[in-house]
Amino acid sequence: MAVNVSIPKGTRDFSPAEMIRRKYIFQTVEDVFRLYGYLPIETPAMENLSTLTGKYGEEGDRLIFKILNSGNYLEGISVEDIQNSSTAKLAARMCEKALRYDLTVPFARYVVQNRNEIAFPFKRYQIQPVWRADRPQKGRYREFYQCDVDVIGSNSLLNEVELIQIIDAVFQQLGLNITIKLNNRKILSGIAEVIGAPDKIIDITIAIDKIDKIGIEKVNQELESKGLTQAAIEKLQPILYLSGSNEEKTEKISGIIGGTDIGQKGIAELSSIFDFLKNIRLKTSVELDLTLARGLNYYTGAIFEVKANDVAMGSICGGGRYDDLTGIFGLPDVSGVGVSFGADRICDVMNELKLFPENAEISTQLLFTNHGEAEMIYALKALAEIRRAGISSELYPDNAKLKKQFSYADARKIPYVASGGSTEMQEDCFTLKNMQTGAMEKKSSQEIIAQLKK
RNA sequence: GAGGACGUAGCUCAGCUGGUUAGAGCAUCAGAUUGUGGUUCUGAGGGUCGUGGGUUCGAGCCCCAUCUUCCUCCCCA
Repeated sequence: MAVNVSIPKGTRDFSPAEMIRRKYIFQTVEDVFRLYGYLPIETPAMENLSTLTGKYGEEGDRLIFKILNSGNYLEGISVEDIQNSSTAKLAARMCEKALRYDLTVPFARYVVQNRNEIAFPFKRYQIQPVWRADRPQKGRYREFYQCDVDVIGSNSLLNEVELIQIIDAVFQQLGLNITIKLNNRKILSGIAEVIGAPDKIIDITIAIDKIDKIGIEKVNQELESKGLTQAAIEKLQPILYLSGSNEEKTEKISGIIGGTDIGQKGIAELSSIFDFLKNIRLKTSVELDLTLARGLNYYTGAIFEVKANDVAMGSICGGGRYDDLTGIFGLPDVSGVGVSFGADRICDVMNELKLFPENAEISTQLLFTNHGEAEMIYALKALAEIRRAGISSELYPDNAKLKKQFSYADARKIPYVASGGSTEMQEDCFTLKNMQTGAMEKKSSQEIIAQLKK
C-alpha cells in the first residue's frame, strides 16, 4: 500500500455528505442574494500581487499566498539583493501573482476595469474560495469560501439597511440565532480625534476591540504601550464603559465626540440606519457595539459583524462601507458597501448545533438490482421510463450477489429497490421493496412511478 | 510570528515501572443463507507504532530533532 498521501495544511476534502450540507448553505445564501436583486460575478483565483498588497494592513500582507514566477524566478536577483532586501521586497520581485485574500478587493479591481459596462449602482454577489497563509485552528482554514454581497456606486444608507435585511433573512432561513453588531469607523475616528491622537486610530480600535477578551486593564496597558498619553487613555474610559440601548449609547457618545466633524457624521449615519430599521421587521437584534473595530484598512463608514449566539466561534459574517477602494485603482469617488458570509464557519456552527436535516444526503430514490444480461436490458427500459418521470434512480452495474446489492442500497440509504428476474419478466413487472418497512409488492413500472411520485 | 497538546490497522482508541510474535471495537471482504439489506454467528485480510537519530542486552513506551494535526495568542470568514 501506501505512499503517504495528504493535502496541504489548512485545506480540506469534502465528502458527498459534507458537500450536500455545504451546497445547502450556498443555495440558501444565493437565493436570498437573488431575491434582493444582486447578480453573480466571478474573478480569477489569482490576482497580480500588486493588486492585493497594501489593502489589508501589515498583518494581512503577510498572510497573502504568493505564487512563484514560472521559469527562472531568481532572474536578476543578486546575492546582495538576498542579503540586503526585506523578504517582502524579494517576494515582490519573484512573485508577480498571488492567490486572492478576499473578494472585496478583486471586486473593486473588477469595477474599475469594467466601469464602462457597469450600470451603477452595481449590485453583485460572489461566492468563491479565498486563501490565507494563516495558522489553522478552530474555525480557521487556509482555504475557505466567502459569500460576498456588495453594492457599489451609491452613498445611500439604504444599502446598509438592505444588507442588514439580507443578513437577517439568510440566518433566519438557516435557523441560526445570531447577533448583528454595528459600528462606524467615523465614530472611531471621532474618538481618536477627541482624545488627541488621530494618528493612532488603528491602534486604538484594535485595542478596544479586545475589551471583551482581555478586559479593560489589559486594553489600557496595550494603549499605553502604543504610545498613548495617560490623559488620552483617561478620556477614552467612558467610551469603553458605554452601555444601555442603542439610542442611549448614541446619545452618550454624541455628547463626547459630537464636537468633531467626523464624529458627528458618524453619529448621523448610525442614527439614520437605526431609524430605517425601526420600520422594518427583523428577527435579529442589531446592536451598537463601539468596541467593534475590524482590522481591514479600507473601511470608512459602517462596519458590521455577525456572531452566532449559541456557539463559540469567530465572526461568521462581516463587512462594511469603503469609500475609496476603487480610488486606489484609479476610479475615485465611488463608494461601496458589502458583507461577506463565511460559509465554512457557518457550516461548522450548524454542525455543532445539529441544524442540518438528517436525510439531506438521500439522492437516489430507487435502485434496480442486477440479475444478468437479459434482466439488465429489461431493467434498463424501465429505468429510462422512471427517470423520464423525474425520479432519480439507478441500476446496480454488476451481476453481484443480491446480498451485496441490497447492502449497497442500505448503505446509500436508497428507500426503494426494484428487482426484475425471470419471474417478473414473464409478468411484465418488478418486485418493489420498501427498504424501511421491508414490504415487497409486485408492480409495473407505471405503478412504481405512481408510488414514488407521492 | 509566540506558546501548548497529540500522532499505534481505513476510523475511534487500548497497550502496565522499557521485556516473547503489538491488541479491541467499528468498517471491509468471505461464509452460515445459490432471488432479498439493516439483527445474529464464524472466519479472513489489513501495522516499517508519523519520520530521522540516540540511550539500552532489549524501545510503541525514555531522550533529541523534525513533520503533521488540534488548541491558545496575534489577526480574521
